Amino acid sequence: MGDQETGRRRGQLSRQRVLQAAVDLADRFGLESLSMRRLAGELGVVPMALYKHVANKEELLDGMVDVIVGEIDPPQAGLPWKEAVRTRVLSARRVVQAHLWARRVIETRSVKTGAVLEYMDSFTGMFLAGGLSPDLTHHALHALGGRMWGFTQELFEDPQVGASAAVPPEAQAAMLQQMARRYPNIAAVAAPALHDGGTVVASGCDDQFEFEFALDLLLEGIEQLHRRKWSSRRSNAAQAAGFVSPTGIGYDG
Amino acid sequence: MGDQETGRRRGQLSRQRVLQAAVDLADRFGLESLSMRRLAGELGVVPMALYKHVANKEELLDGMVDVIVGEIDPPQAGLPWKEAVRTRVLSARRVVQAHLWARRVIETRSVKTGAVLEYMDSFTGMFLAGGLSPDLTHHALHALGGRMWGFTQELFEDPQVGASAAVPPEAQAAMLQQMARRYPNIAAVAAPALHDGGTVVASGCDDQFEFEFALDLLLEGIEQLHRRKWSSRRSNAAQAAGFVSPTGIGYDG
DNA sequence: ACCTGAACACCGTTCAAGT
DNA sequence: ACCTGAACACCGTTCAAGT
Repeated sequence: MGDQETGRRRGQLSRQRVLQAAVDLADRFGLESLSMRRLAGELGVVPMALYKHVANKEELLDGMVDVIVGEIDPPQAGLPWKEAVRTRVLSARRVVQAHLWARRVIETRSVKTGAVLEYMDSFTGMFLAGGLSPDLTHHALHALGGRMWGFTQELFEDPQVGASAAVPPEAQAAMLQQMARRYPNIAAVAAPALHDGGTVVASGCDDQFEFEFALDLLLEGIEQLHRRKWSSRRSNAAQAAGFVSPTGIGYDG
Repeated sequence: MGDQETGRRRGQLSRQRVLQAAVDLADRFGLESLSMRRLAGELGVVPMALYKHVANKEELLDGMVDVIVGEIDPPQAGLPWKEAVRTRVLSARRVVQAHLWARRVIETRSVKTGAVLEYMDSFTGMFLAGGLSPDLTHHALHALGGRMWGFTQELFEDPQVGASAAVPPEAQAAMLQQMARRYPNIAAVAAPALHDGGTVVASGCDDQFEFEFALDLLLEGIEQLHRRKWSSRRSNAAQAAGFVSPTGIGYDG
């Protein structure tokens, strides 16, 4: 992070130009047409020239995710948390829909780049600012994760550490501290999970619980709608009658 | 459909053997290690021998999905619809978790095979048997789709028709009728959607609406839990107190 | 030191030559 | 008619030879 955007001349290659060209290529011809060789051809350079700016194809894909994360609107200020989250999730969806390869690529990423962590930190902050507990926020993030992205798992599991085998414990601790400074909201949510039961490695997330959490939210909601004889035909009318969302879903607290 | 399982001798190749070997290979070494050439090697045959049993790699992947769909438990009789659905979704999840490549492959399938349609028909039937309207069932399927599978889209869009450009309308109608006979529950859910607004081609599904439907169910649920000061730490106690699900989620109707 | 052509070890699939 | 080796048009990446 930091050594990008060093192209001097127009026509000169830069990491930014490589990533943008890769995004354009995948947008226009599909992910299966994105090869290092073809990308080089598109940029008018020899294949090996790309390896100056990305270590390999995996890093290219990581960078492409960074590019489109930058296309998600920043949070809108002044809205209640639910509307703010709703708006932002819909913005993320717009981006994912605009790049048909995005879900597939995101799903296969293992390391989270700085740009992705920043987005997740900001997203997490919307719940905390709304007064939700770190605990509920944690589960809410997992439940909505699949909707926003395509991944269902791990908020972060020993992030950025890479091959952690040889990293001494005090260095790991320092790294965690730096993480906490840079991504305070993620840290606030992760800290309790780390304390009870979780090691740093296992990250303290219970996949099965998170899955059932989201599943039960949906099933309970569906049952509610069934009891109320909800119908999608009436949902526009419901919206006109003052409901918040166009789906006409809304329980009276 | 119908011409599988024709292997005569032990050691003879059959579609079934090819598919099972592909599943095993992907399970053991990962999806990126699954190549036609390596699969052939694993089976002790020349690469081109596989093309007698699958048209190409895409069809191989289709078949692999069929294999694991067969691993999902059948519906449990005698349960209320919500418990029945819950149990079956968790069974599907178990299968998907057991085959780490499954989500990725399912997401890239475009044609749905008979086995997948049969599963979806049976799954759909669980809601209808519970008394849910075809309309609500339709949206519920979309909302849960991502949880069960990894796809969010289209329940079915002109299924099995293939290159439909040259198919005469009366043949298409006959095909639809046969579909309805074979998959009555899907048909019951799709019929209303087809009538209002939808052509056969466009399938009458509004992606944006389905997305917002699921999103709103989750957001409303999260808000409810926030109001009640729900915590995951208390959820085991809540379960002991008689709640249905281990997550402790349950609104009092 | 930097750049890059050739080479390596792979792909999925076609096709013509063998039986 | 069936089977299959060689070939085609690709991959991502290494590496040694060039400047």
